[in-house]
Amino acid sequence: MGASTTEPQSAARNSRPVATIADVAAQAGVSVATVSRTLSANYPVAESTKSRVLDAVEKLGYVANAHARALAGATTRTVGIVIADVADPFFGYVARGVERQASSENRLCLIMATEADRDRELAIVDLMREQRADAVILVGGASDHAGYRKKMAARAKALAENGSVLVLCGRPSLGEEVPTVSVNYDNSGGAFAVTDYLISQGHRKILYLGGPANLSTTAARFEGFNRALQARGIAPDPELVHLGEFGRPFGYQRMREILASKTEFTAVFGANDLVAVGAMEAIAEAGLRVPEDISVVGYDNIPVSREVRPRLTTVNVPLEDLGREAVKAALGRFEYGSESANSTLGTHVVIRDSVRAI
Amino acid sequence: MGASTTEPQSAARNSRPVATIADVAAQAGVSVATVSRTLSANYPVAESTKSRVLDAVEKLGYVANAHARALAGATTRTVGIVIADVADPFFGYVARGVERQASSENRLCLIMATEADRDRELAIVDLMREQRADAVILVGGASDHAGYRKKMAARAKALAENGSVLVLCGRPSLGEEVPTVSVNYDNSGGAFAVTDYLISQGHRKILYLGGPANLSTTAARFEGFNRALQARGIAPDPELVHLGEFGRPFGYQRMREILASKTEFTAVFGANDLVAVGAMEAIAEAGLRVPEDISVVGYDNIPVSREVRPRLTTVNVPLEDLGREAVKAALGRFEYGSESANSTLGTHVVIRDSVRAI
DNA sequence: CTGAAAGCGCTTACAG
DNA sequence: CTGAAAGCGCTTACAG
Repeated sequence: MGASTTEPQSAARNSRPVATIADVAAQAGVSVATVSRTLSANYPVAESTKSRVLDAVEKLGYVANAHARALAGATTRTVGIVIADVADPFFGYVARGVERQASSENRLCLIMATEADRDRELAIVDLMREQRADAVILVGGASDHAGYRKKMAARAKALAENGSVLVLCGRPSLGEEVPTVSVNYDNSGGAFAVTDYLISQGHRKILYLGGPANLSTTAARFEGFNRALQARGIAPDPELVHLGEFGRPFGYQRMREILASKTEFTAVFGANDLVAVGAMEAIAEAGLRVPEDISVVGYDNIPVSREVRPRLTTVNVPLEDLGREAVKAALGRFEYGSESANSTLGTHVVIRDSVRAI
Repeated sequence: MGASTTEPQSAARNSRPVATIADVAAQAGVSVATVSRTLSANYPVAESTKSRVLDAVEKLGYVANAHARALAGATTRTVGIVIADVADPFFGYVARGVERQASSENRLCLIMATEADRDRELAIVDLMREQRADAVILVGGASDHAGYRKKMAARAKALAENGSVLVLCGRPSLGEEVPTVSVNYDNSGGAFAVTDYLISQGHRKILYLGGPANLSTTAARFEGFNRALQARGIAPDPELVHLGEFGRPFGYQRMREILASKTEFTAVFGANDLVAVGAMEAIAEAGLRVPEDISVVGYDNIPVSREVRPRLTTVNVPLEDLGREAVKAALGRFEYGSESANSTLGTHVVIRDSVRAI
């Protein structure tokens, strides 16, 4: 006890019980080169030698030091994923896809949450660069801040020069000349489709609710929304646009205010499912019914959209596939700018019970 | 194009544009030792020197190679978290706590999903051992398989000898002599409390639904359930026990079968919220009402329990805190077996609308 | 098929 | 306050 508290941490960390490749070599009576080769299985080794090495490994409980291995030139077998929040279903499902694909390619995942903070995002990319991740995957909407874009572009270049790659998953390109790989989903198309569906059901006064201004996701969805309005000859009404945040609390609160304000509308387009569900709650509290009095649609098709009553009509985003494709694209052979390096997955409307024809 | 496809991958990975500490030193006109010192900020360096180094770093876009740093003896500043599924809210919230605490202690998270597979779990721990993670946190229920326990205990020892630590978060100890840190929640106590609540509302025939046999979480919850029955003098009825899985589909399917079988009961204890919600859906489909005809409780208090109608009465588990505490305990100074190395967070019943007195 | 040795990019005593 | 040098634990040409 006394001893352990007086020892400096570094000494504790470096205590020598850890078996190294040299220990294994000694135990097996071979050179370290031979141990390395039998473990890497990338070079012929005699069967008898191999089994002696493996026995030694087993006996010593040896696992290679990934850092030494990485330093010596091997790949790190690591992919980084940066998301806004681990507990948010949108990111959770994308992360699941990344994790599953990475692990099927025998890689470990590094994960960090930005908490939707631009500077944190930049700092996290640097941390992953330090770790020499084979790829760094940026998930979800991006800030449209110019200084931020420039800084991220610089990191993309550094990563590329390093033999790694920055993957943009569900966010816009950083520019033609910036070496990145993109895996997107048809964000604006989904918004167009669900808005058009609302219009086809007779809705003309549609509230657009939620999503941070200055976020690429908001821009794309709002663009699709407006495009649908325009295609049907409906004039956009600024009074009906309420950007803000992506959470359920925002949807609930803002909807309460709007309901109190007596703004006229027959349907609400929630910028994501969480916002839509929050809005539904406010609507119910106000003594109104969905869809009889007000129709509501969401976006993302996360599980909650199936759980709520009435079940929410929404736009499906292939979240898990997005994650899988991101690592496939990042790790596959490709040329920057080539087709295979940039793909866009489809979205589609999932019709459930929250919209009524009027 | 042609060139890049003929180059071997390793050459691409090791292309030299990456600035090293030597490049920075040259650029700044100082020794590598000085660069290291100013970057680590753990040693006096003249202001003027420092700024020259920092300029060089900026100019070259230098970030230290984490592997070289780790190899040279510094800590890896990395914590590993192993969960069953990233997209499962239970694990998502614990992971959020881990991620937040780790990042506030300036550490990166390694994350991998076991898909509830024992052997995968063991393999993942080895991968994290290779990475020399400062701590490896095992989240959620553990298998009660004896061979598995032995293997995991061996890894705990190896980790400890390495200056790292295995953290058991929401799962039982591996034995007195096995060096681990535990952060638990009062699993059995929560089950006792919510069962007792059901009984206090007049329920006597309570169905226990879901959760894999052979999983520590199931064992703890079922034990609390039985203890509550016993405390009130209610004989346990094997007919009313339906173990199985943790997902919503299981809750739905099995409840359908049970409803069709005409088993008699007035309440159901869902082994977790997902199971409870699935059961509620089957009940509704059968034309029965919750709580008028059947009362239902869940466990975990994940968001869906608030989303469903009626809102689900459940047991709160401090998921995010569990994650935070796990990294605090792992990274704090402690002696194995000491109090601070082993804590248990409280659980409590959250009463909502899914239980009726009879 | 096997070994000796260089080198990966850092950190940290050891000397000034 | 600064530098030269050893060493961390691997992998990989280079020689047999």
